[in-house]
Amino acid sequence: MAASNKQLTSFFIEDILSLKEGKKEDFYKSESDRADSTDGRTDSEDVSVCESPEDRSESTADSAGGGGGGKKKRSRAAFTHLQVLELEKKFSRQRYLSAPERAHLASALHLTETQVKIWFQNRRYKTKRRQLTTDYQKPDATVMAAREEDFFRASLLATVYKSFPYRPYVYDLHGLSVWRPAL
DNA sequence: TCTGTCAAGACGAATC
DNA sequence: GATTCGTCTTGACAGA
Repeated sequence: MAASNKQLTSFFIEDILSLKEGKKEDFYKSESDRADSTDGRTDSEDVSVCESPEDRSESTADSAGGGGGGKKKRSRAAFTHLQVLELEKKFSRQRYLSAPERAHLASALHLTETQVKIWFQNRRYKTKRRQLTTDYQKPDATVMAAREEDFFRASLLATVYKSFPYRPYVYDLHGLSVWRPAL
């Protein structure tokens, strides 16, 4: 990765998810100025061009793979804000992607399907970890009760989930905190 | 230098 | 056997 090419600005997921249309256009505008990519579209399903992280991590990857022998140096792609934005938007509605959805998203974002898959995997784990740590940080009665209820719900969900093993895309978040079948 | 973040690697489990 | 999952670890990177 060519670190010198990275021009990062701080942002929060909440900011991304609560972007108003106007703000969003500004965001895309600045993003496109930077990455020379998008044209201010707003439909989240119509994901379009993004700068490929490979472009930015290529130097590292090249130096890694190109070298003679030895242990291959791992490259770490840094996704653009726009790519993260689209991934987060998708994740906020769907925690799991079907293969066609993943392929579509990957091509739209100029990422590999593996990268999209791994991103969702890491994202789910990250969410779970943060949930666990926040739960442990405030172990009061309500939280304990909530935990019991969560456990009960999880048991129910597990039962249902076993009916659809490895077909997670049948579940849709619908913008709620409750999982329900999308079919 | 230390620490946190995050993409990717590794591993085992489950399914078809 | 291929694929995807969850979980944990590793390695690169940035900021304090």
